[in-house]
Amino acid sequence: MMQESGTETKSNGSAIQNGSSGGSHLLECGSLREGRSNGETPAVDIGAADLAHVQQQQQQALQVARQLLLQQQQQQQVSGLKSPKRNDKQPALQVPVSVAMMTPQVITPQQMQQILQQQVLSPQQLQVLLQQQQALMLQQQLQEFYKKQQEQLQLQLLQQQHAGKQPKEQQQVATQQLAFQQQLLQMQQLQQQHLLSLQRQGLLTIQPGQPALPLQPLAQGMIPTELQQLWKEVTSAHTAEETTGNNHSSLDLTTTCVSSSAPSKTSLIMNPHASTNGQLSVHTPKRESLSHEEHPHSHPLYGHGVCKWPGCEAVCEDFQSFLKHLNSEHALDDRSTAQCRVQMQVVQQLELQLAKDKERLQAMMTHLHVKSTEPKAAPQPLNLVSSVTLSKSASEASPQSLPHTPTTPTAPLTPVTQGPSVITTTSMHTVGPIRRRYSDKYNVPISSADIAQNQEFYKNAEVRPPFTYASLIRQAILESPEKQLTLNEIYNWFTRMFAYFRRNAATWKGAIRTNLSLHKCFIRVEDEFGSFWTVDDEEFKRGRHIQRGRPRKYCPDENFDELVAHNPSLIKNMQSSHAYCTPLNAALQASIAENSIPLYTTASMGNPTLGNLASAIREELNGAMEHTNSNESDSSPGRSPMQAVHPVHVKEEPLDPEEAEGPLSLVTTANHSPDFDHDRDYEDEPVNEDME
DNA sequence: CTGTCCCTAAACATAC
DNA sequence: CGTATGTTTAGGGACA
Repeated sequence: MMQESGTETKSNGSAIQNGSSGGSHLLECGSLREGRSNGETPAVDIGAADLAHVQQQQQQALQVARQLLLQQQQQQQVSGLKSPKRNDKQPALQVPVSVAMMTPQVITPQQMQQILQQQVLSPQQLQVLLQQQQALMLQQQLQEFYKKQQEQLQLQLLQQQHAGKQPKEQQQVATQQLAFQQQLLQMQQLQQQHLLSLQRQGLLTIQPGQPALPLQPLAQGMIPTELQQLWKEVTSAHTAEETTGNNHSSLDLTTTCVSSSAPSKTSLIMNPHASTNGQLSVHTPKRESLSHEEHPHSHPLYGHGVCKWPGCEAVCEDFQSFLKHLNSEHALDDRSTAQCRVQMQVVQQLELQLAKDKERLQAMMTHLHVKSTEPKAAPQPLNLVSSVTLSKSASEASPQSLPHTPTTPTAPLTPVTQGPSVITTTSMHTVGPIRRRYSDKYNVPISSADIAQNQEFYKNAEVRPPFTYASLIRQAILESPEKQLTLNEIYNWFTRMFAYFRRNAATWKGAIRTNLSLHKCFIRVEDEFGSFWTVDDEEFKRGRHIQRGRPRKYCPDENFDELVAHNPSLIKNMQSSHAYCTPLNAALQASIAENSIPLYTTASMGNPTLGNLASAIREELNGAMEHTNSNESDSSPGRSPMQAVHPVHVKEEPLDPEEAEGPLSLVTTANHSPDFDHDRDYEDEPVNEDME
């Protein structure tokens, strides 16, 4: 393979320019910052404005609903009416999203741009949330109506029973009930859709489909090129719209991008049509119904052959049977309504959460703006972790995510600088947002997807990647064709992939070495050409470190005595598996599974080649060592079998934790013997650290 | 307050 | 001897 090492090592020299700042973080001295004059947190404005609109629409929708109810009553009197069709209902129930996305004031392209870049939630997400809100309110009101209606019906029923014309009237009543039932059903569907979308995009934010590949179906965000394209369109259309006072440009943008970015599989109800005609679709509810008619077999309560009614999960082979099931099992009864209520509460909770997060977002943005921390020239990384732990990242002063992986950070921003920007355009590249050292906790569990996703961003923006060294090293290794890298190649990867490391050569190399040594997952392999590093992904997931407290190879004798004496206490330092990466991985995988979204990068993650390699090596060692060690714990021979088996040296980790106990650390001292040059044969594996 | 996790720095070892 | 690489420890900050 190619060795770039020679050239790269020289590049250190260039980094020296910054080296003087010692231990302090270079990021903190971000000298050039921009305060953009027009960055007035537009994203939040939307929310407020939308609420007003939503309310309006609600009322309108309410009226429609009323009319419907009246109609039904009339029809009921005329004849026993069949179950009301969806198309009749849906218009009333689903208010066009586009309306919700409209803001009362004209949004300049710049603002829009900012919205797009600063939003933690993608435009789609916002829309979804808004929709959800609408649906919720509608639902509540409709339910009230329904209640009243039911009471009336019962009254009627009673009267009619007394009057003695039961059969017919009952039938009619039943029909009416059915109508309502359908109506409720619609609402629930709507709600389910919102919930789904919300969970998928808003809360989970795992975005497994997000890798910078176009194949992801989620309308999660925009591909930069699309964004630019849209941006152009919008800006060109802007003037015209301004004159007409038409402020739906932003909504057009978002909706367009939905339709343009591959047929969305999600149940987003945003109407893709609105973008094309550009009309104010305030009162064009028919559109929504299309979404159902276009996909007659897609039903928010139906997926993967399973009824998705909360707590149901009944298997329905086809759509028809599902519908049957729906009508029979989830008919309008106490149970269903109760479940519906529960669901409503869930939604309300989510809403609450949303409100809080919105608040936070606003605070963040305000904060950043005040501090003149530029909203960033380069696009913000879409950090999965930060999305998940949004609340926390908030305090970290930045990771607002951009909908999608950026490719050309500066390009879409150029227009922005035309505005009354305080800072010159040229400074954009060097913008270093004030960022304190990132907090580690929520940065840890990254996936390859995360890194890959934001590759372009970190390549260009001198921002410290919010990933641990271990994660990055792993990524570097996994990305390599052979799944193995020399130390120098790892260095190179860091400098290649992260602008930050290009400039801040001071400490990270040492950190890399430390991490390589420290983490169990990194396996050093030696061959005749030198040594390289591989990663054991399983071990990585376990996140374990090599035992601390292990006597150093060169530890003085007195230390050794102490070590022997305090052996148990030494073990205490063992970093027992904190599985810090598992929760998120689990979530990620769950999300992937649920959405059946191909995750491009995971392919490389679970790379069998490497895993096999590493584990094969380990297994071999394991077997070999097990024999030697369990029998004769100390003394040199422990190593010979391995060499017999393989011509490589491997960082022999405590291959089998079960066996070796504390006292084995005695072996360590054997390292002083000339027999050992590199290898560590000690097996002072702690007690049951593995068990978790 | 404590434990955990990660980062950073440093000491030390070894090979070239 | 200097440098690259590797190992280990100590201590600090952030967080739960």
